[in-house]
Order: sequence, then structure tokens, then C-alpha cells
Amino acid sequence: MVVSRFAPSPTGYLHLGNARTAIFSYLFARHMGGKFILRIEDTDKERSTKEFEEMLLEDLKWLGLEWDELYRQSERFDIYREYAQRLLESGHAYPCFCTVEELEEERKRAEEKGVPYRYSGKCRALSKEEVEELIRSGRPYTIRFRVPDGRVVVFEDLIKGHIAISVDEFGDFVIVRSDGTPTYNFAVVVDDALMGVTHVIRGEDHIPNTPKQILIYEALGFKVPAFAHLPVILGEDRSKLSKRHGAVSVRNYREEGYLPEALFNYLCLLGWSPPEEGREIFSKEELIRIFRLEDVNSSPAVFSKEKLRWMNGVYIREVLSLDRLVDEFMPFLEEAGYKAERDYVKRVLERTRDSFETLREGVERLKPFFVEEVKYSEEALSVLENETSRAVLEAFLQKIQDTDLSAERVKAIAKEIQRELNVKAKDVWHALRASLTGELEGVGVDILCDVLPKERVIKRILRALEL
RNA sequence: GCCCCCAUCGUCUAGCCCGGUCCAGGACACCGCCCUUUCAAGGCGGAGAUCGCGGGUUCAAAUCCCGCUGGGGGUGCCA
Repeated sequence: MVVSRFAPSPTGYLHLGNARTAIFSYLFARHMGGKFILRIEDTDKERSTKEFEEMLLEDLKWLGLEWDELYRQSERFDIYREYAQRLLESGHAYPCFCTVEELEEERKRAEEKGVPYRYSGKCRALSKEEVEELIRSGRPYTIRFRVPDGRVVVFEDLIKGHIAISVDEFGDFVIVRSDGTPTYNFAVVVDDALMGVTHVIRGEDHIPNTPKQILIYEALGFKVPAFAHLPVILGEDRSKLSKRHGAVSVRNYREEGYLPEALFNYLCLLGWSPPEEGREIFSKEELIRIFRLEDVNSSPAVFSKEKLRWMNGVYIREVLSLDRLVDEFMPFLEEAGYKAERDYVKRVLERTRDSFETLREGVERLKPFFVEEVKYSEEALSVLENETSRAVLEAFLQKIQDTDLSAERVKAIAKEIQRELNVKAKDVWHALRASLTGELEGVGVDILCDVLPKERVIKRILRALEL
């Protein structure tokens, strides 16, 4: 059975790049009818926090990713210790007593000479007696993996193809820190092997780590899994997408009023394109059905907020059911300080969902449906000041006395007024709009009249007339 | 510096494996027109890529080969 995983470290909010990695890994597992594992990589006690972990799980769930198993590396230290011991015993690893300062010195010297830095292997040659003596004396030590000389590690990446990296690129590397915790490269291998991961799908920044990991797999006698390295996501300036590019976490987008389905869908289109040309909107179920790792691009992609916005708009106006849309919209309304019955909101959105692209933007645009009293803009005030407008509003009040305010009826009335007062259509609508919304642009006035309770329409016009 | 990855409209991409149907197709953004009470949305149309550059191979190259350049990533007792 296919097993894939997503292995984030809880050191911040879920980043868009990681989110896409998670999505691809998830899609692959589901497509293959396999298992999807979530593993929290919290071996770095300095930077990992429980709060970030909770946020991570929340964001992942919000995106619609569900996992079959969940692990935390911080709860598996005994396991890593055991496997480190095995490597020590088999001679694949050895204790290293070099201090951080000494290593720093080595590194600096290498840099000065302009040669690539590699650990000198100073502690490699320590005799058994020397090691025992040093340990007894209480000297802190790390455990290093003994890298075989001259080996070229080769693997077939499912996305990048054939990759060969010489171990000359790196020296013996640390697998257990002096505080006894495992490093990333070591914990990852032990976990992936023990959890039965068959496909390691992750960002391409991990390519240089892969040979180190393959070496560990082999030393431990584990089966080496298949690797798939996804290209990174870039910002507008073509550097790796990061905080300085603005909103880069899933949470940012959630708070700005983007829908999980839209973000999911959009992220899929970065670096992957569906076999069916010409279509871009896909449900999660469809994506699971058609997603194939082989179709993933090997070149990095620039994230486009513009296109995400557009796609979010598509989801708002035509993909989501009205009820789902209302569910998503309500919290944004409340947060903006408006109170409204769900049923009323539903009637509003039914008529207006095609006019905004994010929920936040929707709240802003639909304010006239929810505010008690409108605020007039400069332009609106000047429209309301002129005689024609007053005449229009008075006529309108007169005509709506004994009628309902359906959009059709309002349009008919507007025409009547236009004819009777001999003014332009624009004058009629401008006056109505200014009095009812306080602005000169925005939602359709006919729809507003239709949905807004009649007494509130009258109240607003009366108030405008009193100016 | 060294190692690795990448290279089609501004952006995401199709096509590349199996050369001709591609004077390169779609989407976002942009421009124009239509619809219209405004702003959006929608409809229609337009502009936009000598397929990074230079050499080959071939009757024929975006597609195959070589070199170069550019961009990105890595180079930790971070992940």
C-alpha cells in the first residue's frame, strides 16, 4: 500500500508553500487509495511550540486535508536513541567530541581558503579506549554518521528525474545532538521507515538532504522509499516566497476572506496542470481522481494573488452552495460588527454573490444591507443637495406608499419618475443610491430596495430629505 | 566558492518523452466594445511569447544533442 506523509515543523503558521506540499502529498495518497500521515517534526525544542502545532492542525483541517495517522517526533525520542545505538554498534556512526567553537573555527578556515567546508573527521579515528575515557569524563558529544568515502548516491526522483550526488559534498554529519535529541536527517529516516512511508513528497530544498538520508536507510537496513521533490513557490520578485512578500500563510488568507476550496484549488494549479485542458475549477474529489505526480512541473512557480482572488470569486458566485456561502459569510459579518438574521443574509447573498471576490470585500460592499444608518460620502452629499434629487426622492416616497418593493416594481417606479419629472435615468438612480447607500457606486439599488425592509428604505430617504 | 535544480506571453500553464497538424493553445492580469442606475459581475473582441542565448543533427526543432547565460535552492549540533 502507498503511504505518503506531510511533516511540518511547528515553528510558525502554515506557509502556502508547505500547504501545497501537503496538498500534493495528500492527493497522491488518496489517488492511490493509500494512507496519508501527518507527522509533527518538533525535535528542535528552541523553535517548536504547542501553539503553532495547534494552529497547524487547524489550518490543515480548514483546508480540507484529513490524515489517517498523527505522530509527534518529540514523543519518539526513545526510538531514535535505540536506532542511534544500533548505528554506533555497527560502526556506521561514532561519537564526536568537537565543540561548536572548534567546528566554527574549521568552517572559517575553509572559507578563507576558499575550499568547500566539510567536517574534518577528527573524532573518526578515536580509539575505543579514548572514547570511553572522554565519555566518562563527562565531555558532551554528538553522534556523527560515518560517510563512506567516494560514494556517489543515485536516485530517481519522481519529479526531477535522475539525480546523482557525490558524498564528497558533505562530511560526516551529526545525527544526534549533544543534548541527545536527533537531527532532522536522522529522525526523518527512522520515522519514514518505521511508519512504512513509500513515497517521500516534499519541497525541493530537501534534495541535498536526500543522499544523506539514503545512506542512513542503507546503514539501518531499511528499504529506501521513492522520492518526489516539488519545485518551490516564488514571490513576484522570483525569490522564494517568504514573509517579506506579504501574506504567505494559510491563516492570512483565511482571515482575508478566502475560501478553503478556492485556496486548495488554486494551490494545485501552481506547478501542476490537469490533463483536461481548458478547465481550472475542480472539486477536491475530482482532484483526487485526476492528480498524478508525473504531471507535476519541475520548474518553480510564481504565486499570483490576483489569480487566487479571481478563483475565490468564482467559488463565491458559482461553485459554493448558497448555504455554504452564508455559513462562511456570517462570521465575517459579525466580526465587522453587524448583526443580521441568517435568513436575511441568505436573501442578500442570493442576489449579490456575483459582485465580490473575497468575503471581507463582500462585507464592505454589502454594508448598505446591514448598517442602521448610512454614512454619506462627499459626492453623495452633493447629489442629495440638488433640487432634482429632492424631487426624485419625494416622488419615490409618494409612489411606494401602497406597493411592495420588488426589484421589478422599483425599476418601474424609477421609470415613471424619470418620465414625470423629465429627468435622466441617471438622476433618479443617483438620488436613490445616495440616500440609500451613502455612496455613488456599489450594489444595485433595485436589489437593495427588494431585500431591505420597506420601513428602513423609507427611513433612509426621509433622513436624506432632512439634510 | 562548491554542489544541485530550473528555463514557452507580465504571471500560471498546454505542447516537449513519440521532431512536421504550433507563423505556439488556454487561464489570470491588461485594453476595447456590448449589457447597464453606478461599481463589479457577465458577453464579445484585441494586444501580448523571434519557445533564455549560441551552435549542431535533420528536408523540417519549442520539441533531439552540446555549450553558454540567467534565475532559484542547498552548503548547520534548523527543518
